[in-house]
Order: sequence, then structure tokens, then C-alpha cells
Amino acid sequence: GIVAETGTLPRSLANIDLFLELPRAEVEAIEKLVRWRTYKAGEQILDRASDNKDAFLVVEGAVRIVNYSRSGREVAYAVVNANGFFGELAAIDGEPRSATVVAVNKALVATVSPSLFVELLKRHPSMLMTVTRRLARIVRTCDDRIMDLSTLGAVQRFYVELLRMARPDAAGAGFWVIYPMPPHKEIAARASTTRETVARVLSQLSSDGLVEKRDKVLYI
Amino acid sequence: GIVAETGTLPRSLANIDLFLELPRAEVEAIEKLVRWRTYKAGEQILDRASDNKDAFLVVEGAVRIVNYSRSGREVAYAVVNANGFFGELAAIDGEPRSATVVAVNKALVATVSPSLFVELLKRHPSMLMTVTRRLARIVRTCDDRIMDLSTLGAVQRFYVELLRMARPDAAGAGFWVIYPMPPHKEIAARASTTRETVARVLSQLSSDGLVEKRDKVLYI
DNA sequence: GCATCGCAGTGATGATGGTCACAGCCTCGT
DNA sequence: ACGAGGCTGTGACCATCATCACTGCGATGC
Repeated sequence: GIVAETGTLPRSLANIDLFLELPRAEVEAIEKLVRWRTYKAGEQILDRASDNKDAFLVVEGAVRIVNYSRSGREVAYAVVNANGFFGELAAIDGEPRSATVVAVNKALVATVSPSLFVELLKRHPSMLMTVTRRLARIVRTCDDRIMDLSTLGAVQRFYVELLRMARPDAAGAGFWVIYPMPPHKEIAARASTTRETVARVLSQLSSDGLVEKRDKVLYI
Repeated sequence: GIVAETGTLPRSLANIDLFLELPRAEVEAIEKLVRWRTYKAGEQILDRASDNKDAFLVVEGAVRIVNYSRSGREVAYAVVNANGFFGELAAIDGEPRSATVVAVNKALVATVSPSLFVELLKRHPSMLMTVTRRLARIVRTCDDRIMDLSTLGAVQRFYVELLRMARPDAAGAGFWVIYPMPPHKEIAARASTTRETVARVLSQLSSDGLVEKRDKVLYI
């Protein structure tokens, strides 16, 4: 759920996507080999500059993968939800960290040493295959993004980002909704533009009657 | 070599990076299961729109991975040289092609059916690992590029592209050289800018004495 | 050897969008 | 309940670059 405010923590890796195909016993063994840690909302989990090479499993909460340019501009790469993982890159190739990671919500995260991670991948080819498929998906996403950045203007990028975020309305009619409407700042980071542009275009769309706002956006 | 003008073709997969760790016998078996084809310089090998899902091994020559926007703008992703491979994405995840591929030189390419490719990966985890590492490298490259596109101006992107292409001069002194100087058009595609901007900035640099041209560029 | 085509250089122009600067609003925490 | 700090709208301005439009030049083919 969004946040289980209830005091303590189910330190189980049973639901982690990566381990779905592993025998229960093995997963329980792994649970004892990882380090556990909770992070507060907004807390930094991993810094681009750090020389840490661990892989991370997100057990509860969610996490944003992000990067800051020298000039302080924020570029958002992705969000990893509960039961996902991140930090595979450095664990696999031993190169330096390529991005910074911060907790969105309060989050419970398990840390896996790179040697253990690689060991597991070697022992369980199906796990390796999962990682590979994930990387494949990431590559596709990145390629698309590069295309967008290279060929579209800021406004258009914002449009497609909107579309990406929107899901067809649950209750029938041709609406599309963006439910937890993220702050302009964040949309801007995803579309690689500025807060101001997002605000402007949004109010433009709104006055054109294309979108309506009520804590969430409605599409016509 | 650049091009072996000598008539025919050494249809061997012995040097393909992917197979380096495989026993010779196995590689020879594979040689009989692939389709062979040569392409002329500039010929299109793979179209973004095609529903083909094969993987490809580059035996001779080189290949450019590229994409065209609706407006005809070209975005260059990468170059795959002899002994490399491409097309893994679709072979792995079965999704549609994400890019177009054209031959740079005359090229000899072996085509592997997706089922065989996956089969091989399953049978040889070390091969899978190689593919995974390659994807990891690609992801890193893409991330960097997204950063550049998001935070740098066209001119600066061109600068860093120049730097990326340059290698320290073989013979001592503090020069950096770009040897086979690609046409402006192509540099522009890599840096996501236009031919004109490249030309302009280049002549600017040149009049500042920062670079000199003589079929190849010299750095001070 | 001449014609052709693609590459290279450069100017003029205009749209796009980033930056700065405020002013109103929420919303949370105490 | 009230302040503070973050989100949001919007105006003015101006740098950046893509686009268009030509002009040489250098290969390449017949």
C-alpha cells in the first residue's frame, strides 16, 4: 500500500520480482545475507559520486532514479516501485554509479553486495534472464527518450509525457486521467524542461478546454 | 581491415565476441544454422518498421544504428564494428524493432533466428552474461546522452562529441586527433544538432586556433 | 575533361523556450 | 490557528539555434 503506517517491518524478500522463480528456502537464505535499512521520504539512498557497488531491492515504498547537472537542473530517469530492484549496473559491470537515488515514500530497502549479486546471477540463469530483460526494457525507454529529446520541442515533450502518465478512466467515458498528479517540477524533470513551461502549457490546454483539473487531470 | 576487396567471403563466426568462450565445435555448428548475407555500403539492413526479430552478427564491415524522425532528422545511436552483434533487443523481448540499421562499409552479416538466439543464451550462461554486460554499457551510454541532451546546449554537445571522437595522438606531443573525420552531417546526428551548427562552431574553433584541419583534425 | 552531386561554409531571420521576478495559494507542522 | 515554505500561475526579455537560401569546392562517374 501507499504507506503502511503500522510500526514495524516485514523483512521478507518473498515478493521481490527477481526472486519469484527461486525456491522458498533459497530466498530465505538470501534474506539473511542482505543488509536492511529504512529511509525517510526524500532521503538520499545512493549518490552518483559514491563508489558503492551494491545492488538494492525495494521491499516497501518507492524510489526515484534521478540525476543533477552541474547547474542544479534535475533529470528524472525512472521510478522503481516496491518489489523492484535497482543498482544492477554497477553490481554487474563494476563501473561507477551512474545516477543518484532518493526515496519517494518512506521505504524499506535491502542491500546486496555485488559479489553476492553476481553469484546469484551465475547460479540462477533465470534470474540473469530477468535482469537482462529489464535492461532491454530500459534501453528501449532510453532510446525513445533520446529520440524525443532530439526531435521534439519542449512543449511536445511535455505533451507526450502527459500522455504517458495518463491512464484511461476507470469508469467508462472517453476520459483519460492522471491520478496522483505529480508536481509540475517533477513533470518538468521528466520531460527535460522547466517548471514554468509546464505551468504555462498546462493553463493553455486548460483554457482550450482540453484538460480540466480537480486535484487530478481530466482529458477530453 | 577496412575492406578486403578480394572476391569472396570467410564465412566464419570464430571471431565473433559473443562466441569467444564457446568450444570450437559448437561455433561451427552454429555457422550452419545462420543465414548469411552481404550488404553494400549504405544499404539498409534492418528497418525500424519491420516485424523481423532476428539477431545479427557482424562478421565483416561495420554498421550504423540510427533512427529517423518523422521530419527526416537523423539521430545516430551507435556503430557496431566487425565481430560485434546487434538486434539483441527484439530477439530477447520480442518487442518491435527500435531502430534502423544501415551498413557503413560493404558488410558480411549473419542472421540468427530469435529462437536459436534465446536457446543459445539459455544453454550458455556466459553468453547471456556477455549480452547483459553489453546492455549495461548501452544503458550507461544512453543515460549520459540523455543528461547531455537535457542539460547542455547544442554547441556544448558538439564539443563533448568532438572530445569523445578524439584520441590522443600516437606520436607524443599533446595533440588529440580525430582520424577518419566523419562528415559534419554525421557528427551533427550524434550530437543532435544540425550540419550548419557543426560547420559554424568548427570554423570558430579553427579561427581561435584550437583546432586545425588537414583531412583530419588536430587539437592543441 | 566535363558535368553532377554531395559536402562545406556563412549570412539573415524568427520561433522557441529558458531565466528572472513576482504574487497568490495550499498545507503542514507546531 | 497562523506562519513558513513549497507549490503554482504569468509577464517580460533575450540567448540560442534551427531553418532557409546561397555560394564554392572536391570528388566521382561517363
